[in-house]
Amino acid sequence: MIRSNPEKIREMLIHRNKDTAILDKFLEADGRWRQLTQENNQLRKTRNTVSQEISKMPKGEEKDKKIAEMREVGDKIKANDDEMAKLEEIRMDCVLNIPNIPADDVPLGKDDTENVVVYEWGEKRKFDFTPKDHAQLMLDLNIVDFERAVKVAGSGFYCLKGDGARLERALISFFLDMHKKQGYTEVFPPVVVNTAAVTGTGQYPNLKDDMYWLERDDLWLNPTAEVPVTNLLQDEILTKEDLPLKLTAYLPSFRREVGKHADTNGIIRVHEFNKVEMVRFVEPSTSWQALEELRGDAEELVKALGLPYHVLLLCTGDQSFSCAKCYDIELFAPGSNRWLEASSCSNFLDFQARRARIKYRPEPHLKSEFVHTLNGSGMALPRTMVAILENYQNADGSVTIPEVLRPYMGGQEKIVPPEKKKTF
RNA sequence: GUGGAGAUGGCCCAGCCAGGUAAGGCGUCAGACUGCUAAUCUGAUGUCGUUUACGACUCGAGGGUUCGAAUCCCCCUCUCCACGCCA
Repeated sequence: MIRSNPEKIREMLIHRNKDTAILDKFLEADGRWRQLTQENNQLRKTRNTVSQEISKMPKGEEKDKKIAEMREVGDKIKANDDEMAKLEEIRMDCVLNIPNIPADDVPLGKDDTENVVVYEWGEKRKFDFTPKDHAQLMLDLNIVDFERAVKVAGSGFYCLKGDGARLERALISFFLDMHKKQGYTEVFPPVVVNTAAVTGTGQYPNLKDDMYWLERDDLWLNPTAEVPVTNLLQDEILTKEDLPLKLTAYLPSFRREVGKHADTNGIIRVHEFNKVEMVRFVEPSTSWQALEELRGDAEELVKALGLPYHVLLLCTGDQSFSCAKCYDIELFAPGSNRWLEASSCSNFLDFQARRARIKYRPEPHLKSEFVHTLNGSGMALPRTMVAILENYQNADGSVTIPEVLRPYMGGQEKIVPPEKKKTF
């Protein structure tokens, strides 16, 4: 891919504000590598044939001479192999740091100010009282505890309690049930993943500083369920009948969020949050349609919750490393008068499939091909909760529970503030 | 964690002791034949490269010995069994 169309990659790197030197470095290493591969193939051919001859030769000068010759050939092969190993290292280092190519219909742009709103839904609510922001609401409702979470884990972590914890659980169940109706199979994968997995989906190496690493065991805390779920299929060759394969998972996600200063108030940006994720493995020809479906699946959830939102098509400069095209769903939070990113739906084409070696066979006996992978959040919990609380708040300080969630909360219709201050 | 046994093509399994072209079976596909969706026979059925004909690679991963390694040596990973620990 890089080899066959280097100019396209160069163009892409420029659009993503990346240095193109990495490409030239790759091409140089790759060229030499291929040259050595050819050379070694020839040498091995010689060695294979001559070794066979040697086995049939009688003992004597002639045989000793051949053996000596082959010893030299062997040394040469080994020398080439050593050089190739070094080249391979350079090559992989380059490849792993070259991002995916944005799709043709992705708008050019340098940062998030140039994303394009492609869809809007719902009315921004008009209040006849001054709406609170979520942090204030949660404290007043006694459904969150920041200080005690800090005691246990440190800043950037929080503890839900009472109806807050129940609302969280209700949302998770609601999302998973909706995804089941949408045809996804629920999985509950490990929360801890290895380096091969984070490499397979493209978080490693470029996002490694934003992930928690367990040094002693060389494992990572799940940064997004996309990682364990997609990598479940690592190194597999699927059949055509397996596709499209649609999986969903609820899983905690962990982000170190180093160097990010905004949003220290409340639960907008935290180190650990719950998320329900959708992952699709599809035939390449269907992946663009699958992206629209995936986005629709996520939107269906927000509509059911009655939350005003809009959909952004991310521009080239704001896209993540691995994706070819990405929609963000942002929920409107009236208490703080801002949009909150609560879902990202991306098509990775074969970018992840190549790294994780996920293939399928279009027909029995045909050559296997890489699948296309996609994923989308449906949804990230904290920001969904923020939107619910701020949109559904009432003048008396209570919050109405969206109807679709009530069955998950024993029919409860409202979360009301405690009459007096309570310890817990 | 300790001891033992293992890992071979889509699946099963031989070869390893004693180094010299990875055997056989199942499944799948194609063809042949037969009066039908069966049987039988023949062929195909790992990856990569390129000049489409060949070549290279491939026996859990990586090293080593050797003219030559599935086979010998080192090291690592994973699986199974037993014991230990444990929600």
